[in-house]
Amino acid sequence: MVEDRRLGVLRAIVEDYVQTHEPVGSRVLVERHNLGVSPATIRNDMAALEDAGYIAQPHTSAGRVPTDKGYRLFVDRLSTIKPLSSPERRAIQHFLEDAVDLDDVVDRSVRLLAQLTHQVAVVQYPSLRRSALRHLELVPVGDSRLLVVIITDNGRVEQRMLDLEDALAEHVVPELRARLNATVAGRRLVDLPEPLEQMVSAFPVADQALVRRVIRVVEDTLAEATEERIVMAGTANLARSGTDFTQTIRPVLEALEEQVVLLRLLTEMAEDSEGVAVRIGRETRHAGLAETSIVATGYGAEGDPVARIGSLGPTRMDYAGTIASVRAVARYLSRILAG
Amino acid sequence: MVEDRRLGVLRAIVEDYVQTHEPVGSRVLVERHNLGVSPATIRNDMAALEDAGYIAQPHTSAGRVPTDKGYRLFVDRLSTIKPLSSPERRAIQHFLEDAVDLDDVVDRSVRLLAQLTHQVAVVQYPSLRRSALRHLELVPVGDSRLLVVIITDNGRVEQRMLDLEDALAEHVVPELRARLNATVAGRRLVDLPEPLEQMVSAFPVADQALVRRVIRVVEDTLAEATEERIVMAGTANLARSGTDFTQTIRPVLEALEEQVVLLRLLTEMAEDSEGVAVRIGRETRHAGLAETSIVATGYGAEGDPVARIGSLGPTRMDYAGTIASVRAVARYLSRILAG
DNA sequence: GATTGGCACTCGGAGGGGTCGAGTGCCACC
DNA sequence: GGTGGCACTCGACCCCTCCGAGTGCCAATC
Repeated sequence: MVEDRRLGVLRAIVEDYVQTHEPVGSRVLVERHNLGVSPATIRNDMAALEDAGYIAQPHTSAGRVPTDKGYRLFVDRLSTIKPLSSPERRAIQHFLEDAVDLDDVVDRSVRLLAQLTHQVAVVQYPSLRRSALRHLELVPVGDSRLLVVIITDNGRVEQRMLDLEDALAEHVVPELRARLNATVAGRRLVDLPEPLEQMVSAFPVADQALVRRVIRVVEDTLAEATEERIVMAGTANLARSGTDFTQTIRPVLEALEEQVVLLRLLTEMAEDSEGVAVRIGRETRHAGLAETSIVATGYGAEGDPVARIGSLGPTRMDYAGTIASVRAVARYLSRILAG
Repeated sequence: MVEDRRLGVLRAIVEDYVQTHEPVGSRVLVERHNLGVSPATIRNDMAALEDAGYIAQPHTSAGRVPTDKGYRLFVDRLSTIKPLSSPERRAIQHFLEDAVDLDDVVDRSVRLLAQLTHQVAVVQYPSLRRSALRHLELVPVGDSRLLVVIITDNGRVEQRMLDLEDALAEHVVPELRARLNATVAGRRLVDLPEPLEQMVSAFPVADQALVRRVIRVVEDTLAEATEERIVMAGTANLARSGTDFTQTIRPVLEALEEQVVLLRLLTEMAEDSEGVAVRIGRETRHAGLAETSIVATGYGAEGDPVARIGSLGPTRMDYAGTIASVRAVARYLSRILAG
């Protein structure tokens, strides 16, 4: 009973603080949420919550503010999911359906999510590691350069220019293209090196140097493209009015420019049973993000996501709303990609 | 004589203000720059400069601050170019030479420029409008989809997936590919529509619908890709310590997210005889950028740039240094692209 | 005519002090 | 366990004063 009420108090504190951005005191708490007890009781509860580390006082005569631990409990056990309205859902769907290619889908998704959450949205490009090759294209350029275009089954396209020392023998390219594609098509990236290696010996010795170089480039490109890219939108939302978050902006922007940091975070984040991962404040394990939380989830095939999408904002964010938005966008994004 | 000294005073004010970020008074001015006259004289000069609109007082009992007009005069006539040191030049060159493809070159350039200027760097992708088509590739995907890959002569690659209503007839693709390439290769984008249109009739009537669809996609893609992309780095530099620029951050970030605005700006900016374009404060004609200046220049072929690169920061930026950095990076970038 | 020293004046910013009120913790009581 | 009462704390705010940087102007000087 008492325990239940205390959790209710914590929930109320989080909700109020998220809304007002000001430490919340015992009186306004009983006024706004009809808790059925007096402020004094709430004060006792608050003292207990503070002892347990869920809330804290910025200074002696101020109200309470949730700690990271408090938000964590709130997210894990206290918040209820806010489903999006069906007009919202339809808007999302239509907006994403108009996309013309992978780049456009990703771009639209990230903008959309930024707009829905009023925060910074990040989308990781579909991973090449998981995907298979669909097609390799070789395009001679001038007489001593070769453009290698690599197309994967989820629509990503990578290209690389190859400078050759010698002029290109006419006959090699078509054959190389044919053999490469025969070897490569439909195979997963991880399975490539061996078959490619075996392929070399099928060529006349004179051409093997060239073949090796092309293979090398393909492998390099794939290795490099596997280092994922991230797209981001809504950074202007960091500088929202009426927050001291403005002070914290610099380190956050820096962290955002360090795509490596973000990638690590997105990759590490374990999803809960609902398929959504949340890191709160210092849980991000990154100094610049000490007052920042991230909500992320995978997208792509159900149960086997190709990459992640997420939203990033102050720890005092609207977790329920953000989680709902992230999930919704991820779901529609997955649907589009599968379609 | 007097006029010369006044310009000297303006230069000194700009330089001091850029360095200290504080309104500069008559006394410190004579102390720091040995002007050989007394503060009273400087005060007279300042009054004259203020009447002419080159400087202003934030409030009655404060020193002077350059106006946009003052910076403009400074940039046009008073500042001397600061050449980069040769280690710096070598570092730039090496850093850019390690790039593996167009994306990487652009990415490295923009990061580099952000680091050199400690400001926000922007790079516009090489324009498709100016470029010619090198190759068109059609890749059947499954039995009712077609991936169209478009490669331009400056190494850009665009792709688009095409959903077909009917299953794809085997024979069409190779022929279509061959004809398309024969029609298209080496032609400038602007010259495409007519030849493509004429090409259709060369196909059997049964295939013409498909051919038209493919052509349509190619044209759409090019039209869309011609809407240039912009890459940006160093946004964290907006939140530098010790500036009230922090207040102005929001609108700037918003302007930066509106790529359209930036593109218009970059495109509009006229270059001076040195090949560098500078927009100062309100000259940007954008509310959010009222206290922001942009230094930009073209890159690519000498005299016929394919796109632009620039650096953006507070009006009180180090113009000489920024201009030098922008030019240097643009020059090496051009060299790499030509190479 | 340009320059200069002198001087009165302005005004923002820092610092000190006082008030206010939100919020707390604790205690006696129900 | 819950409640009302009460003393206490302390930041936010306002007001005031003081200080000094910086100015504009003027009469004197080069």
